[in-house]
Amino acid sequence: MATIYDVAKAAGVSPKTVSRVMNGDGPVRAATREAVLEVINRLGYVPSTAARVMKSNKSGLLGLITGAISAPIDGSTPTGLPDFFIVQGIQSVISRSSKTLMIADTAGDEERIGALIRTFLEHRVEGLFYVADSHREVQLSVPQPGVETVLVNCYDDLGTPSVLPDDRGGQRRLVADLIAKGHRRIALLTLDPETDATRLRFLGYGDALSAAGIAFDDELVRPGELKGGADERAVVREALDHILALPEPPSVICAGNDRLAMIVFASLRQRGLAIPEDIAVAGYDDHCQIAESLDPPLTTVELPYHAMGVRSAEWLLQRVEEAGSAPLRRFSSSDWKLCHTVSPEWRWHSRAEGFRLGSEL
Amino acid sequence: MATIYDVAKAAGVSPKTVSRVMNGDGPVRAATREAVLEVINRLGYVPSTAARVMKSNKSGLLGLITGAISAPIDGSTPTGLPDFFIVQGIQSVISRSSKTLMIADTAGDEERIGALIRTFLEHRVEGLFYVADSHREVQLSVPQPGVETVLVNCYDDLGTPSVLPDDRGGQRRLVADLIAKGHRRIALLTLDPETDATRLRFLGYGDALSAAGIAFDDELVRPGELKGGADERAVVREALDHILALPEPPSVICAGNDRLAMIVFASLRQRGLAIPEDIAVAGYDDHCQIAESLDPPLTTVELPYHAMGVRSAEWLLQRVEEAGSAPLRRFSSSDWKLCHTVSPEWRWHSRAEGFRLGSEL
DNA sequence: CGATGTCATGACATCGGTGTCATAACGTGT
DNA sequence: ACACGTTATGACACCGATGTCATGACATCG
Repeated sequence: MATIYDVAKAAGVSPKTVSRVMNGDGPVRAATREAVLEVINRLGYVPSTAARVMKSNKSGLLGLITGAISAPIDGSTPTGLPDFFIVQGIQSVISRSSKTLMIADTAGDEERIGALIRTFLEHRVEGLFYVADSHREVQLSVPQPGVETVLVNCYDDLGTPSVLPDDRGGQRRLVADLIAKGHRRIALLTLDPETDATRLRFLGYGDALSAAGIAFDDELVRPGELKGGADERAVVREALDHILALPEPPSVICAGNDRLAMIVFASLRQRGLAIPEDIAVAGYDDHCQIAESLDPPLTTVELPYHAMGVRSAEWLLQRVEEAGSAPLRRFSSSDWKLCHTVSPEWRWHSRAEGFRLGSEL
Repeated sequence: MATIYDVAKAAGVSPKTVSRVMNGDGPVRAATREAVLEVINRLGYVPSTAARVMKSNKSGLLGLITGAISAPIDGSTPTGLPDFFIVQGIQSVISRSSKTLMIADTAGDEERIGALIRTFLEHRVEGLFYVADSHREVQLSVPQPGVETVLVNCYDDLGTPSVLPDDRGGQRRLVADLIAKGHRRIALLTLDPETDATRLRFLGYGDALSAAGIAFDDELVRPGELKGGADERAVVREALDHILALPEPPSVICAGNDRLAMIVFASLRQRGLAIPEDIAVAGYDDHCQIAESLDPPLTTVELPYHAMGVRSAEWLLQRVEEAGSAPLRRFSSSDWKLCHTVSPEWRWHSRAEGFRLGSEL
């Protein structure tokens, strides 16, 4: 591949002049410029990032670590699209900037993260995203100052900047809405008990109940998913067995997420129950494909994953640029709360053939 | 960030010795090695790829261009998961190799491809994947020798190596199977008439009919998708209106893909038709989420997208390594047929509750 | 006309590793 | 004691681009 020296020699000028033509720095006579450009085109010269990085010590790279690329998209695993939507949001912002995004996938193996970070450091990335598949605490070993980092959909105990969804608020608003529609007995099928998403959604559920003066009944709260990855359909079936056998059964079931809601749909129908006439179902997360293809369409909460990605990317870009211009100015985590919480948005699937909001609940 | 010189000075050795410790080249006394390693850990030294690339002229990078990351996953667009599965396949192979995969997304804008290739060249990628969202011809401007390229799910007229799915064979086998099950009037809803996928699947449909001695009836073949991106539901409705009003209506409808099949399901049900009792439906492509969540589960053809990704990656890796060892040996496209065709696999959704193959057709 | 300023260009050093070659230290056989 | 092989290490150049400084050619002004 042609170098700047090849171009210089062929054009009969010095390498520095070629550099000036490429970058538009110093003054170059029009005739010289054209001659150089002609040679550049003829030789197909493309400057080497490596050499540029060595001189400037700025790589123009941002690293992103995720499991979203390798994760099955088909809903066959507990984790789903959230991280993917986040990656899309990040991607959309970065692609409009002058930086290049390097995506590294863990391929489902968290052990790999160390090696990926190492590779990124070798490439001298200026910033780093870590996107988790579910809202939870993580422990990342990024002892490298000089690499701005943002945790997305997760956080650590070191005060690393992070962007989180408002799981609690979303569940609260969903349940409050159900209450407003007249429901009093509201069941909750929870997700993996280890994750914060589960804990926060449970709290939001409680918030809405107590705000409406409805007594909390722990018989109505059952796990819809166990951490071992046990057969979900069986777990859901068991939970429904319990809930439906209660002396005062619920009028609506809140599933921990849309995938769970889909299983609930199937399981209820198998029992001969009509949805929403006999019992209503609500979801969480916007797995659009699920929510739209179910019949009736599912009421769900759309967590703003794409927006979280966008916000993380804008934030990181800003910090990388600041770091570039004022290299020594650093924020300690006590300077300000280095955490954005992004509020959920409602998504009412009230599309098609006059389907009316509330008619399914 | 610490450099090899910092380490050398702190350890009281020459940079070259540090290099030897890092790479295990020449002999180093055990005591010296340990002293150097201690300093490396203490300073958090990470070698710079940029410097290494400059010296060796090998970046260890492979570039991948796709629209799969930015494309909506939710089935709201004509293109779907094929490219995503391919990317996963490629990713899985590369992550086990010593190369680093850089993924660049077109963000839906084909114009961007030139710029992305340019960026890759600046990074001196050793190989390049281009993954298309549907089987079709493309026109890529990669006039750079020295960068091994593989087109996946597409091809060009320059003989660039490419990996393609056997769309025709898949449709032929699907239709042959329907015939074996007793169907004689088989309708086909085609995709965007511009793509090769559509043309090849149509040919496969014809292959199966003529092999069984069934006369082709063009009344049974209708577009289920128009290239303008018109409202699909309306297009499908119109096609069904036509097909169902025929004097001799079909006993089964082959939808161009699973998404279309989903719309067909909804549209047939709206007409009060029972599936599969009144009329059967088959899909194409394995959008697992759709195929599994439909009731009854959909019979469909799984194109081997993941396998195509795997094969492309292994192929490219091999060629990159060959190019490295024997830099001047090059194949011209006439040397051998630089095209792999990967055959489809059947995927019968016969899971759960004793659903039996064929019972829905 | 000479001093000064601007424009156009080149020489050279530098960034951080590593390949090549030189060299020093040490042991071994005769 | 000397030639010789092996081991351990360093000096130095180089990869490709660019920042710094120098220089030569002109134009402008007093």
